[in-house]
Amino acid sequence: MERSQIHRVSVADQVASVLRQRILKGELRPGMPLQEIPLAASLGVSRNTMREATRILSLEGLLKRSIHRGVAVSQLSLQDVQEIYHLRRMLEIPAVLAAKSDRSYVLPDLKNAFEGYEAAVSERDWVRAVEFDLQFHTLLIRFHRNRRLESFYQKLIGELRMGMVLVDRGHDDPGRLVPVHRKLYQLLSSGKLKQCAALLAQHLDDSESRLIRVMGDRTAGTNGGRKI
Amino acid sequence: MERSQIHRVSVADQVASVLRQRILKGELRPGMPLQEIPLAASLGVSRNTMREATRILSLEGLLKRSIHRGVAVSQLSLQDVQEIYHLRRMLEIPAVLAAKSDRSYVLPDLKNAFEGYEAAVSERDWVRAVEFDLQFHTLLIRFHRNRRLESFYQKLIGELRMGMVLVDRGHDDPGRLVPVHRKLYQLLSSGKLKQCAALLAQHLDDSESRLIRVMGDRTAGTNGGRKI
DNA sequence: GGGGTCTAAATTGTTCAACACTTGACAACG
DNA sequence: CGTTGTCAAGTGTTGAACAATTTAGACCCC
Repeated sequence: MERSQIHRVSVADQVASVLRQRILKGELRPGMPLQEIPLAASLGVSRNTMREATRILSLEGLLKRSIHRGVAVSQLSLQDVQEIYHLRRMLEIPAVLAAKSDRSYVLPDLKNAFEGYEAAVSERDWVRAVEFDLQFHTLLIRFHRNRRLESFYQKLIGELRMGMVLVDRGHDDPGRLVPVHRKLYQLLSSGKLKQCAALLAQHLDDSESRLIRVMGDRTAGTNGGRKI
Repeated sequence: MERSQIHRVSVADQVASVLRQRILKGELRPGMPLQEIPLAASLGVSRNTMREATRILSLEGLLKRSIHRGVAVSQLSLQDVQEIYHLRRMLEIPAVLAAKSDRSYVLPDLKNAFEGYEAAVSERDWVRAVEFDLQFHTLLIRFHRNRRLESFYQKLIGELRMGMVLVDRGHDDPGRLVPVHRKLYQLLSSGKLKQCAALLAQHLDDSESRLIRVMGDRTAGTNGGRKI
């Protein structure tokens, strides 16, 4: 982790990164309200800087801003999840099918992602497992060779991850999904794109219905504060 | 233009809107640097509020932020244009093909868009023509019935529009494209989706190559200030 | 007791003034 | 002619203040 360009980031961006991590790791739960003054103080920055940071995250969809009521961690509705999975299908499957040439560029990263996933699962580290899971899918998008699409997809995945961290503990065993990523990788690297796309479609369907099922179970009751 | 909810918008958002309009209308040209203090003063807001506004626009891609060097209106490169058109094809064509049912919801708006376009063209009002042109295509995306996709697309179109406004005056006659939108509408409303998609694909190719050609002509020379 | 209005505290929205830090340009210097 | 030092201009960040709004509770009436 060499910081090639020293400190070339504004404090506001750094604060946004810290909060982003906390949200995606589940430390800050969906629905939880964030108060400017204590939060800014706890990170040792001014209120204005904190406002810039929350501005960034609200435009990313991770925080929700209500005027004069403050910001709160966003909460995915069922409709949101369906919307996001609709997009995932729309974007990931053509990505795989577009992986005709020069796969070599992405394949090593993919291999690394699903291996990391399997390792995390075997250690029961669900947060890290979700991280690698979604990283695998994000890498698939890279086949489109389109930076704007990548960053959009990353934003989507961020929103989804927020909803997934709540799911991870208990309930369901993400481990049973282990072989899928490996299989996808094998099909991809051997050029069986059609089969890979089909398996991916099924995998996404599974993933969506699993998430929706778990979300349905815990309707309310876990919102960490007043509603916003 | 009734303001249904009175003033329920933060000043920073309003400032962002004003600047967005100015950029999309071409008043603020790509490459032009924006200085916080004079700009904030000219709009009668504080520097911090202006900073929040520029934060918003830079995350939308309309402004580019370089640390300690200020913000400038973004400048589309050839690669950017290709990237955006790649996405347009990827998103608009499936949108048309997905328009099997309940088209009635979008059709009136589409009609309105291409009629407005034709009217603007006949009045030689190119800015407004570009506006209606892109609105037509944005409406197509609505067939996907996906809010996130719509907002992403709108962002893309915003970037493109910035590059297009420079093109509008002189050079080429956008008027010759008039019948295309009408034709697309007719094919769509009569359910000939395949034909519509084919025409759309061709239309996008035309549009892209036309934009790229014009951009190639005016390489540099028109950047409104120092490079950033 | 239930329901409505009013007051006051808390929190956000916005402004202002100051200072630290970086950049870019210019001049002095070798 | 290139290097280095200096300096003004502009951004990044802070802290304190005030305005605007929401929220909760006190109060009152029926």
